[in-house]
Amino acid sequence: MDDMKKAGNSSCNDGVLLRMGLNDNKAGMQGLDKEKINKIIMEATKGSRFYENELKKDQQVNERIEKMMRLKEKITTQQLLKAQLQVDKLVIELEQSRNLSSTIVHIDMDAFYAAVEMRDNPELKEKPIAVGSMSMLSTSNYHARRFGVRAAMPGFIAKKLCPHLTIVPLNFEKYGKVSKEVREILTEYDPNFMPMGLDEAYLNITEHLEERLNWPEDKRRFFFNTESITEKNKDDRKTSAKFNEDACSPSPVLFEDSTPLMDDAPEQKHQSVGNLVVFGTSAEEVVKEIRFRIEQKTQLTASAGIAPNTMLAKMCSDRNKPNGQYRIAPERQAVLGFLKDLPIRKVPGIGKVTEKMLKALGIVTCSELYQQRALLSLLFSEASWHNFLDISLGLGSTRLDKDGERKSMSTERTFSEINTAEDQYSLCQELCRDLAQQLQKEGLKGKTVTLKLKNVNFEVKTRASTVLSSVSTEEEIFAVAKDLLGTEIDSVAPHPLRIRLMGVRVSGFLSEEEKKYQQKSIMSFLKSGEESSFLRLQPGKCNQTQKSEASPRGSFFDKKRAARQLKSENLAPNETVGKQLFDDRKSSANLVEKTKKVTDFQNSNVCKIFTCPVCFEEQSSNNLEELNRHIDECLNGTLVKDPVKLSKDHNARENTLNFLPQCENENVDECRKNKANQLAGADQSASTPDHSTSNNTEKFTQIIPDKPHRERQPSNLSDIARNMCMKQCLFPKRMSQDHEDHFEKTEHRKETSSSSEAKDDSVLVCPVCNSEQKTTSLESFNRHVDVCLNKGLIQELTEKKDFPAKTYNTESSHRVGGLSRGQQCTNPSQGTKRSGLTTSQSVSKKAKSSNSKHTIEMFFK
DNA sequence: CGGATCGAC
DNA sequence: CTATGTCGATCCG
Repeated sequence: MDDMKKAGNSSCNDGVLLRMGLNDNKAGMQGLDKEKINKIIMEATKGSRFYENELKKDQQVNERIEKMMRLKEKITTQQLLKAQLQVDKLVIELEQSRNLSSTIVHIDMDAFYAAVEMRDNPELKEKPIAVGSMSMLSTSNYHARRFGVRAAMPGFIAKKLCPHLTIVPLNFEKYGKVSKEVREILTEYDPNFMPMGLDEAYLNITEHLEERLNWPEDKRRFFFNTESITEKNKDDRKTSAKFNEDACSPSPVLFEDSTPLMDDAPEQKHQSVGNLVVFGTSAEEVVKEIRFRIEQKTQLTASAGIAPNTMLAKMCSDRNKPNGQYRIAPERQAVLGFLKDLPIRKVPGIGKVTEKMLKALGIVTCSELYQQRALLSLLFSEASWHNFLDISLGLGSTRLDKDGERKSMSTERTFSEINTAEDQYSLCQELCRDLAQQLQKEGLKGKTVTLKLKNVNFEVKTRASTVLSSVSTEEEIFAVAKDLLGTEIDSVAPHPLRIRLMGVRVSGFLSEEEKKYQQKSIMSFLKSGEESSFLRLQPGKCNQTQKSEASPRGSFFDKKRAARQLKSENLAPNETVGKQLFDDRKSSANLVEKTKKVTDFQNSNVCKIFTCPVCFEEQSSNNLEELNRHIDECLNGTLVKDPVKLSKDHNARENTLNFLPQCENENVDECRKNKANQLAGADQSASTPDHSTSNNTEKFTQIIPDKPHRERQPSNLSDIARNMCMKQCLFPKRMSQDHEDHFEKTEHRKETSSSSEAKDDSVLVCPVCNSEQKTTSLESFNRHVDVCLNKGLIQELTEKKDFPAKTYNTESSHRVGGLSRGQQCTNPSQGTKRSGLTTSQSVSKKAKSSNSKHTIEMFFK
């Protein structure tokens, strides 16, 4: 987010102060020099539990480095030469794939939160301020930075560095609004721009540049917005005038040392007359125009980078901040020139640890990174050194791929020590409640629950458990989380578990395809079964979950207080599961056992007796899987009466589940392998011969960030596989091979040629209604089949008229247009990084996961 | 799959 | 007193 994060660290050798960071102090300004800053930080830090843990982590990194160095010693010149050949082969390929045709822009608001706060409160303007709290700062203004006050620094230490520091609490709502205003501008230049948090964004202005050439001048003409300056801050706001006068001087209020950058090639230069500006048609002019408009609209300044790919653009925006911009021309030499002396730490994705490891190898700059490419290929994992190679060649993503579906959702909280099991369970439940709420907002259900704990010594642990049927409600999540927590409590018994943070995460979501076919109708059908004849719940027991949902919503700490008062009293019957625990505090194992029973009991009430909507036979079981299996079989047409037998009969199912489009009847694993190899492509095979040499040396892990610059495999195999898998699950017996082939083709066409809608209408027979369906796409056919299934089957049977409408969420979840995307992103931490896997790996991985999905569980989730 | 780690904002 | 929260990715066992 901020430009201050990486500044100044790289020259430091060792120690935890690395992360505290330093400033580049300007002579004469009030502020502190590096030494003083480090001294103050050290005094405030040393001896603390936090510091001890930092030392420990540092030691671990050192051990990693030592291990790496030992490996390095063993490498023979022979091996190195061989590696050099292999790597350089790849370099040639990469060089040929270099794509300089895109114009990517990275926009970065300057000291965003602090700037907003200063804008809205003029009293702060002359002062050093930081935004955050006494325990953690999010950002600081440039004035405060002179004192060493930086993002990610606790406020109390910042106060020691700068006693006059004003700490302003975070106000995300406000930042979100401002961010939206900025996005409204950005979307005009690239409707598919990619926001990264609230204060950054990437734009691909390639198209805009082309169109702009034909634009009349008045479309590039803007007015200085003098009217919006209120009486109150008129004196402070000289930016407009400044802008007019010397064409982009920094806003004096915020930055005294910023770099004016509105001076470029004269023929491109914008002209300004009176309160009018006209911007040119070059990339630089476009970006100036963007920055101008941002400042006019929000009174905030932004920095920007222009380059042929995202990695370079990001580094460019860092170059002249605050309130500046920089461009790398789309030429190989310009790129390499930029990188030559650039410290690797400036590269997005190279963090503190990687920097230190590389430094141990004598690598500090990007050109050194290139020089050592052979060595790196022997010391690091393939993904890592590929990434290093990309960096040192200046290769990066030339397009802004839409962020994929969310992979996980979590919530965590830091607090002062909590050490009683009672409080810990209660807190855990509260986290589960919060998480469940958010999950339901997005309609997500996941299979894996992860509990995160940080003890008072700042040691972090995570414990995960994945369950068969996906979870989304508070009760479901808590049922898993409390077991994990119980195990941890027991593991330190008889000592109390002393924690300062707890978090709960749900991951392993159903994919888009799975969700589409998850047959919500049957789900809601089951749920509303309380009023339906198909699902008879045992009398009087079915409201348990609702009751616990209706339990008090106060925060954990409120509840804790209340709970103490109630301690001697009997627990009210509508207490939550978590609270029932606290009756009995003999041992945590006991507690867990008890909750387990309660929840199991609840669960067991959900479907005691169930009439199958397909065969109308009553099924009595409290095992969802068995019921699923039964329904599945019914739909298959192979009606088997005895569900117990069915459960043994896995083989047939396995085959259908592992179905891959191209596989036909081959052995599935074999097929998968072939697929993977087929997709592996040249660079894979290029590196394989060397395996013998690199294999005996243990590779070091490394971080692979956002570098999917090699173009992705256009066809999305996994989606096809998943889709086929779904179809197989629903209609395995009636689906003819012809249909499968057709699906494959149509799906491929969809995937490979997104633009051309070449449609040879084909006729498919709906397996439900048996009518012929003319289809232009797989999707429309699927839709028909589903409608058929729901209408024809379920609706009729249940006499409920309103199911199908609910079932078909036709909303395509792929809307990405600027603002809608922006709104999704109000959360400052939308995922940003892409897979660092090579294409082949990523495809085969996805294919694998799509194969392992289990049956008609979907019906219930 | 689970756990630890890294990195970004 | 007082060292965040949320997410994605990788790697290893």
